Formats: sequence, structure tokens, C-alpha cells
Amino acid sequence: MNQVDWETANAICERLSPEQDLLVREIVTQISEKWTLWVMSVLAEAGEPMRFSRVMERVEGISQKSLTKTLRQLEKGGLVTRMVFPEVPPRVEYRITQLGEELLVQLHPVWLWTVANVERFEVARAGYAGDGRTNPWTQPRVAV
Amino acid sequence: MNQVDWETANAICERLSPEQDLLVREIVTQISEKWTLWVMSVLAEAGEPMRFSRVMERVEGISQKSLTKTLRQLEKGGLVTRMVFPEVPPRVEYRITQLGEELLVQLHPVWLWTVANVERFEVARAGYAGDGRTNPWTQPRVAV
DNA sequence: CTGCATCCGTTACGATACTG
DNA sequence: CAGTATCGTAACGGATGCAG
Repeated sequence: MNQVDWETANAICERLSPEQDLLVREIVTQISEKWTLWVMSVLAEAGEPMRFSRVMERVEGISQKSLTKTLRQLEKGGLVTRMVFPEVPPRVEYRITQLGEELLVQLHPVWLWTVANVERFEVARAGYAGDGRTNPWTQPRVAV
Repeated sequence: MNQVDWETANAICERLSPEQDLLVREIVTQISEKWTLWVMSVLAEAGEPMRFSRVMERVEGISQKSLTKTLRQLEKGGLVTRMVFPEVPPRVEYRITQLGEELLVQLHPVWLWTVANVERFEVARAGYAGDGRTNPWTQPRVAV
């Protein structure tokens, strides 16, 4: 059944310093933010420095404000570098870091698995009744 | 360097129906929500049905409102089952589904990798200057 | 015991206008 | 070009009170 070894995981957790524990949470939180992964993917896919407006074109639906914020946070987190060229008109280039790249590599199998299992999700969602009238005796709770 | 194969990824994306594409995004969005992963981990670790208040005890810092919301969303998404027992006092039990369990299994390596690399994140964050005065010629932008 | 309803402050997000 | 400033809206999240 390929379960997660929670005992080991907890042991690992307890070996972390409080600061490190906090940091791990922060990292998880950061990559969970709305545009973060999308922006990172765009930069990783490009594989080369990208200007602000190029990124904006490729992250469909993002506002200038949110893009700025997301990129700055990624920079703080060491996942993206930001380079300002002292020119007129201004040029700013963003590039994914080694750390960011590796993080995406870790995340990729999750995405692949999700895509490969969309249909199971579809089924699961279709079978959702939506009321509180679950019957405990019909276990796979489809159609009470 | 173990990169992500973006070409293949894009090809996979385009083979998805618009509905499926939307669903994948929804799934990603859902698991990115603040308490989702934590709640799922607690249920998975327990490995057996848990009552509302037991879950609440183990998800440190969550409010009742947020826990209710999170659990309901997980139920909708097919990641958690909710069973109401028609008793007095009321009893409601939550349990992770097969799909939810598998999703966590997929996510676990990411967490392991993050923990194993905390120190790199620490270094990256420590080296962040925080102003816009990046010098493009001193690449690893520590101390302009 | 579960968990909904309400209030209320904080944060997130988008649109628009403006600056170096 | 790459933002910042400002505004308005919407979602989030905690605390409290209450119902079944």
C-alpha cells in the first residue's frame, strides 16, 4: 500500500531545531501561495533570465502587483534571483536558482501523479452528496 | 542536473480536457490551502477514523471554523470521508481516503527533501540583501 | 459534542493611475 | 520598462455565542 512512515517522519521532525522547523513550515507555506509555483515553472521552463514583462505574459491572469509581490518573496526565499540593470529604460531580470530548480524537480512527480489520476478525482467529486446525511453503514458514501 | 522535462509536461497538459485541466488546478489549489496538508497528515497518521475534536487537538492552532471548512472541502474533493452517526451526543468521524493517502505518499518526498536541505534555505535567506541595489556583476548577490 | 452564525480585523487580489 | 501608490472588493481567520 506504500504508506508514509510517520514514525520516522516524526523522528526527523524532532531532530530539527525550532528555527529549522519554523523554516520548513515557511517554505511549505510559500510554495503553497497562489502564484508561486506557476511563476517558478515559467522561469524554470525558460531556463534563462526573464524580464518582468515576459514573465507577466506567461503567467496568465496575474496582476502586476501580485507578480511583483510573488517575485520578491521568491527572491527572499532564495528560489529566484533578481538583477537590476542600471539602464534607461530599466531592465530587471529574474532567474530561477539552483535551489528553486531542485524544488520543482521534487514537486514534478506530484503533478504527474495528479494528472495521471484526474479521473479518480472526477469520480470522487461526482460521488459527493453535499449534505450531512451520510449513512455510516454504506461505507463508500456514494448515494446514501 | 536532473531537470524537469517541460516539453513532455506541456504535451501532457494539452492532452487534458479543459475540465480536467481546471480540475488539476483545483486540486493543486486545494492542497495548497493553509491547513489542508496538516489536517490530512493527522488523519493519515492516525490511520483510523477520528472525531472532530481529536483532529482539532492534533492540528495545533487551527480554529474550529477553519477546521470545519477544511474538512468539508477535503470531503468534497474526495480526500477525506465524513461519517455522521445519528446519536446523542452527536458523533462525527473523519477518515482519510485511499486517494488522500496516495496523495500524501506523493508529497512526502518533497517534505523529506525540504528537511534535508533546510540549511541551504537558511543560507539563501541569510544572503538576501533586501534592497533593490543588486549589482548584476556580483552574481550570488550577497553584499553588493 | 459538533459545528453553524455572526462579528470583526487582517490579508489578498485586481484595476487604475502615476513615477524614475 | 518596471514598478509604486491608492483604492475598493473579496476571502481568510479568530473569537464568541448558540442550536441540535
